[in-house]
Formats: sequence, C-alpha cells, structure tokens
Amino acid sequence: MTMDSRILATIRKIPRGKVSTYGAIARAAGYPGVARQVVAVLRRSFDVPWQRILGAGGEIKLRGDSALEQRLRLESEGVTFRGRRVDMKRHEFNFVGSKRKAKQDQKRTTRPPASKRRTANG
DNA sequence: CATCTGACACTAT
DNA sequence: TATAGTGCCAGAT
Repeated sequence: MTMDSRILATIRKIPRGKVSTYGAIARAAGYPGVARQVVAVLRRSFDVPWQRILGAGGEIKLRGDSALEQRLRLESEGVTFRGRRVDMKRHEFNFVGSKRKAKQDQKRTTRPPASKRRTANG
C-alpha cells in the first residue's frame, strides 16, 4: 500500500454530512504531518468527496468560485457553518470509531474544480 | 541531484 | 484575526 492510496482510502471514509481536515486525514492514514500530500492526492483524483476536506479549524482554504462551490456542496449535505468555518463540533468525522461500514455516501459523481483554480483573486 | 511549489499544520508574534 | 517561519512529502523544473 502506498501512502497515496492510504490517504485516498481515508478520504473516502468520510460520510455525507461529515467533514475532516487535511491534517486529520494525514494522521488517520498513518502519516502525521503530511497534510500537503492530502492536497496532492485530491488534485490527482476524481470522484472523491473533496468538499468534505477543510483546513484546520474547519476553514475552507480554496479561493474564488471553488470556495463558494465547496460551501454550497457542504450546506446541501446538511453541514452548518460558524462564520466562514464549518461547525466542527457537530460535523467533524471521527475516523477512530469508523470501523463500521462507511459506505453510504455519494451516489452521484463529484468533480474537483480543477478548471478554475488560481485566478487573479487567488 | 538541488531547488521550488503546493486546496496545509503548527507555533510564535 | 493576520502574518511569518519551519516541517513534512511528492512532483515538476
């Protein structure tokens, strides 16, 4: 198992209505401190619940339209916000206790905003 | 092989 | 709340 595949598998465990952070995913995958690698995996993968991954404290780290899209997607899943951050107290996913079947999410395809990142406002 | 970069985290200021 | 420095890994130059 490669580091990337572990990270990808961890990302897929996050159920609808729940979220996690780059750092938490890296730790849950067994590689604490490699939050940036989570970013790399996301950018190279399709059909992943990318909107459920946030920065520390539940902050959306995307810019421009992508940030808005992420927020809208999360809200449509029932995720609530506290200002510009997700209410982690209510929506942060606990990987440790997820040993059950976390297979109830997505039935539709998702698409990363790879076509419109890094714009002038970014 | 050296250096830079990235949808970050953490600590210090 | 915001800015600056350091750490971590992999991919691109």
